[in-house]
Amino acid sequence: MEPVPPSVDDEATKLQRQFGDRLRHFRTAAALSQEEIAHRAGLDRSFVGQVERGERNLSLLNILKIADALGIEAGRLFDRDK
Amino acid sequence: MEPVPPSVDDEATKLQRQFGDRLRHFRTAAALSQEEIAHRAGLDRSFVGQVERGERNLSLLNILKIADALGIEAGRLFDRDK
DNA sequence: GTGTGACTTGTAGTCCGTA
DNA sequence: CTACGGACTACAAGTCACA
Repeated sequence: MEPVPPSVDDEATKLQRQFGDRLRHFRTAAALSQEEIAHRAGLDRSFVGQVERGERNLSLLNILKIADALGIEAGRLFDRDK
Repeated sequence: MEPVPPSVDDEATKLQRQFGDRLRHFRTAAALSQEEIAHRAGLDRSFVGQVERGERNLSLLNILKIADALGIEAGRLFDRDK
């Protein structure tokens, strides 16, 4: 039987989820709420939540804002091992 | 005289330019053309050029595609020291 | 404090051309 | 090969109400 190849769309959301997972990892490690991060980054609370859940393909500038809010290097949000 | 505070927009494009500079650094180091990167990443040739020049606020998925095309970890595009 | 869906507006990203 | 522009379409940004 053919193992169904994952669609590009699934691949895309998978990558977004990976990013969201790392964000959540660093946020909870810093003991901060989504609201707090959103406020520090100047973003909407629900937007941050959506990013964490991998529902958003956010842009470079917002990645940098969020990294700032977390107090970490942006590159760390791309580390394979948290 | 008031030293004119840099507008948020200038700050934004400054960050985009930093990213573009790193992209160009890695691309030339790999001896690849913008066209080649664009092709590998499945993006438009002119779009890659615009990103390198800091004219575009590209999204997470395209950052990952470009890092892939360069054969590097996405996080390296955020390193302070190239 | 978070998840979710829906919605409008701005811009990301494409495609075509010129130099 | 790269910069730059115009015109377009797809989709991210940003916000909200409600669970």
